[in-house]
Amino acid sequence: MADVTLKHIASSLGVNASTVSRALDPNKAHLVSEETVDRVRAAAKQLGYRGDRVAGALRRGVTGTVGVIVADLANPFIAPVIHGIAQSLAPRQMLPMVIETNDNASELESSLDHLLSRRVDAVICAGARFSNREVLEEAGRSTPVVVAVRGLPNSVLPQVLHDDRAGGAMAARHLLGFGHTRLAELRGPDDVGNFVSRHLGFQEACAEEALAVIDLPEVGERPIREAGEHLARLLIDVHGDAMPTAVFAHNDLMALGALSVFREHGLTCPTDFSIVGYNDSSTIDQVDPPLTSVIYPGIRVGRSAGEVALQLISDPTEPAPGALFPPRLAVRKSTSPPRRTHAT
Amino acid sequence: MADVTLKHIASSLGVNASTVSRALDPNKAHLVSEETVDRVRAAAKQLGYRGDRVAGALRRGVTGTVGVIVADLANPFIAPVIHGIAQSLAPRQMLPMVIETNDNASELESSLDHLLSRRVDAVICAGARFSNREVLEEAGRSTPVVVAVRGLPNSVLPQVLHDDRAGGAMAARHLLGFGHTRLAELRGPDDVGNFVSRHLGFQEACAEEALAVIDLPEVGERPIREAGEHLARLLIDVHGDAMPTAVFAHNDLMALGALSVFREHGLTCPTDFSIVGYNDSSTIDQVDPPLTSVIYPGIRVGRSAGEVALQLISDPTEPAPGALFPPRLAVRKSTSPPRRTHAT
DNA sequence: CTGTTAGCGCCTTCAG
DNA sequence: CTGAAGGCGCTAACAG
Repeated sequence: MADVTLKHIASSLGVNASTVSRALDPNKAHLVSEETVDRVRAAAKQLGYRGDRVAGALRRGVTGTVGVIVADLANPFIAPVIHGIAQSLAPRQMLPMVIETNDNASELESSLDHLLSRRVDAVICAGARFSNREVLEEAGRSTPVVVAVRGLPNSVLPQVLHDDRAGGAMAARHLLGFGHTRLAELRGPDDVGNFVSRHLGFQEACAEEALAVIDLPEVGERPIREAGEHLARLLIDVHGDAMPTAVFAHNDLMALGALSVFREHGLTCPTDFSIVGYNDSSTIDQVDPPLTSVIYPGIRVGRSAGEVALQLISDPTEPAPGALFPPRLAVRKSTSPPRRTHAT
Repeated sequence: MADVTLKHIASSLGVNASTVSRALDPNKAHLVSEETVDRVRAAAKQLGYRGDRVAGALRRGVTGTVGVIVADLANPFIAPVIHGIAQSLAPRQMLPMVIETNDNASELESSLDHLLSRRVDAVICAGARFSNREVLEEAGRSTPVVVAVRGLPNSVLPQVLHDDRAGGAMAARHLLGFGHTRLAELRGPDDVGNFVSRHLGFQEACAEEALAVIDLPEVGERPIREAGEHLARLLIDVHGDAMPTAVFAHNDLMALGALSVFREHGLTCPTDFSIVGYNDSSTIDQVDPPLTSVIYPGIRVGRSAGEVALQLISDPTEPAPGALFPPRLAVRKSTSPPRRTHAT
């Protein structure tokens, strides 16, 4: 029954397909006599008519879809963002088309291409690495493109971000406020905007106190738990003799990885070390110990990105606003003052 | 530049659009002289041609999309399922179109309608309630429909599920094995397949030991943390004088909610009570105490659902197989033998 | 091997 | 208020 067309309704009623089309479109129904509208609606219902959005899209040139590029759907942090995007599109009967890049910079280009060949009305890229900037900007010349979540410095594209730099600084000040003087970072990839910003913010805040941050020779390739474990081991190997008392992990997954490695090595949190995570993931308040974490407002970022996309669609000439959401800190048990190093 | 069409290439080369179409389709390129193929490809590349999948979809009658209905994108448990679906579709250049129902039975119908009007090649419903059965089966008569995650008893539709009944039984036997005799359930909605099955499995396993499960007069309206809190309070109010020593929460979110309420009331886990969750969510192994949980293989369920959909698309007449994934139990610290009730 | 023709289903002129 | 005609971009069938 999915193949009932306007023509079928039209011929069943002895009118023209155009009339049916108008009668069924709320914005055009006023052009048709009330009586006809009623007859058409009745027939449509009775025949089980269901408009063909594909045909409509071809004719009108808009598909009612927004492409969404994400690094990795399995990372729980991205779900609220997609949720927010979907929420902002739903009232317009629009749908996100989500595609993953496996956090692989080169896959992004083909994903983008795929979305554009499906004629999405706009693209929201929530999984950019720095090297993707030009490809995205190129696409932006013909289709609205919004950069979200992972920022692209110096890009002309509108960006909807969380203020990761302020977040990094906030983490640092929280730890400094406890009196920590030996701090370290477990960094995410250095070609991804939010991790670079978190790093910058953290370094700056420490520099203000004239404190040098303990340097690790590596960053996490991908911001996942294994990277946290790896970097934690590295920290122990390289600085085991003079471990930091405070650690800023660039996200909660990495923090959890580090936590378990430190624990294996007999270190207790927060007695031996404090740790701050990022994202305030859903159950992170109930881990042991409850993790202090910078709150990432994923839903709001998603919703805002969707709104910017909609605005860009309705008026591509007007420069889009962009948005920057401030961080907040959820303070929990994983951070405390450093244990006093007893002078003999 | 997104508006380069086959015609443009054709006229720039002095050939017919059909020739260009054939040359660019890997399955048809052999019908065209190698030389022409090369010229066409070169021109396509140079002009920045990008095929229009919307037009192609209209012409061919297939869109290369699979509609996916979920209850709630914000529930972290669903992300792996979508990930799995996307994975299975990717090699075919197909994309999932995900739509949320807000776990609202009546919204499902309009979501389904929306997807069908976009002419998805198949629908995977991962968010069904029992009352949606007929609507889905009706849709299944004209479009392939796969029921996933949340089963529909007695439905003719192919179903890709996890064996929740065995999972419920497994939770029960684990607790019974420790010698618990006062067991209770914190149930999810009673019109959602997996919760009903978990309930049945749990009850059956207890009945085998001739043990009655403590009854709560309510189930969770939605399977979220707040429901766990609510039911835990109810348990305390109604059975506070003789609390169960073992609790089976129908998912991890509810378990965490219950855990915090019990804790507020001075009860310690696992000393005062054991608790089992469901899904083995991503950070649940690091909460306090690490939660014993039935493992839900979301990615595999998603991947399998995608594969069944693909098979149904390629041959709608052949009855589709369906799948049932067995549960496993992740045993952690939240379960232990009951504290000996000292006889005076 | 290539061109011609004819739509897929819809919506938007342009005429009445 | 309604009808007729044309075409969005592509591809399949049919000729040559």
